[in-house]
Amino acid sequence: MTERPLTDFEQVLLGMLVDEPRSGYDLKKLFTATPAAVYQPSAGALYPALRRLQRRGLLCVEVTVSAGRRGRRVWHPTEAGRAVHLEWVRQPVEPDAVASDLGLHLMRFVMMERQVPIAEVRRFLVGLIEALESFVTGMEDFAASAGEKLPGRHPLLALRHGVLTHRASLEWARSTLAELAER
Amino acid sequence: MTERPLTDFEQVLLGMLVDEPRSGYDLKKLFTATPAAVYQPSAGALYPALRRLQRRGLLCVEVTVSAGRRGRRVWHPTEAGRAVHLEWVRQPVEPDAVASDLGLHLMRFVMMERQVPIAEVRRFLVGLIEALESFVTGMEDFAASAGEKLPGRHPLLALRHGVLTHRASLEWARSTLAELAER
DNA sequence: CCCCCCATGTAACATGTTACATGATTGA
DNA sequence: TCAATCATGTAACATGTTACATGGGGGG
Repeated sequence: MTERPLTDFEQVLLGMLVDEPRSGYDLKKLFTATPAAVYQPSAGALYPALRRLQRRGLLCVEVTVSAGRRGRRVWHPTEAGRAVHLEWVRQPVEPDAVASDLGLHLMRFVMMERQVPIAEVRRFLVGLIEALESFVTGMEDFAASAGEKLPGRHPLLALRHGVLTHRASLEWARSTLAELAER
Repeated sequence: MTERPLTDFEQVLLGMLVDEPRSGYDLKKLFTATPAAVYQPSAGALYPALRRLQRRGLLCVEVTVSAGRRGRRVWHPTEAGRAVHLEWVRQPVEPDAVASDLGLHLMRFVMMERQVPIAEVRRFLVGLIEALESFVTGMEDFAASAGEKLPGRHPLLALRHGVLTHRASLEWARSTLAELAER
């Protein structure tokens, strides 16, 4: 049984700790504070995940005992942890899974800023643009061909929603690439 | 221990069967065939979920034994199943969870077409519009106030992505409401 | 002959959710 | 004194994933 790959959640946690060492409680607050906080990990998900990362040798703990207070456990990435995180951040965009991975890609984009050279960020955006283009044209083709055969009008309207939002993502990626190229 | 509410997945399955009775295999293919098929349920998720719905009295099976073939099990909704589904479809939009529930809302919108009068569909869209408006302005306020204090430029750029895509959802909801009002 | 499609399902395993538990400090 | 916040964690339970099992029929 070879080591299974890290969960998305584990990768995100690891990334947040590479960015800056924090306690479990800090991480929880960060999730809460983030606008559009789509995911709110429970204690029962967070603490075990940190232990798993520790068992793999990707994190280590610094126990801070300050006066009276219950000890804070501040988690730091190890060298191996940094390496695993860097590899994750650098993964190319999988065209077939762009739609479901969009949220993750955005997180990776944020974490890239400090981890990889700007030329590679641009390459990432190019990959994202290409993937979104083919996804969107695929949806439009489907709408054009199968659209009329769908029962009722709502299915086609819902499809339109997908096209519009992914077009918006695409426009974002294009303008972001332009902005990053300008400097 | 009172009956726990149905999972989103269970609700979607139930809805697909209210729309039309199908076998587990049919359901699986439907998920695969749908463009933007973000979710691909495994057999290990699908078949047990159908059994759970059966145990609750929301589904019943029709065993079709056609020549030679392995018997198909076609699932039908019961009266209770239809009622539970209708209640789900009719639920108002929860403004605080509008971002994470968007996909579900779209599914509900599609299923509404045959289940509820058009006046109620319009009310649903109005609720969705209001929720998205406040969500988007909330994000914009956050970007305006906290935006400058964020470390680096990528976090603000990512925030912009959220604003753009949710604005696109909002525009979709508005134009869809207009289209439904025109008749 | 082999492989893929139809069509169902189970078993092992990991994970997430909810709810609870602990215990100190700060503010009303 | 009561409640909330800090800060960690566990236990029961349900669910999902992966991989495997079964077995007939049709096409290359």
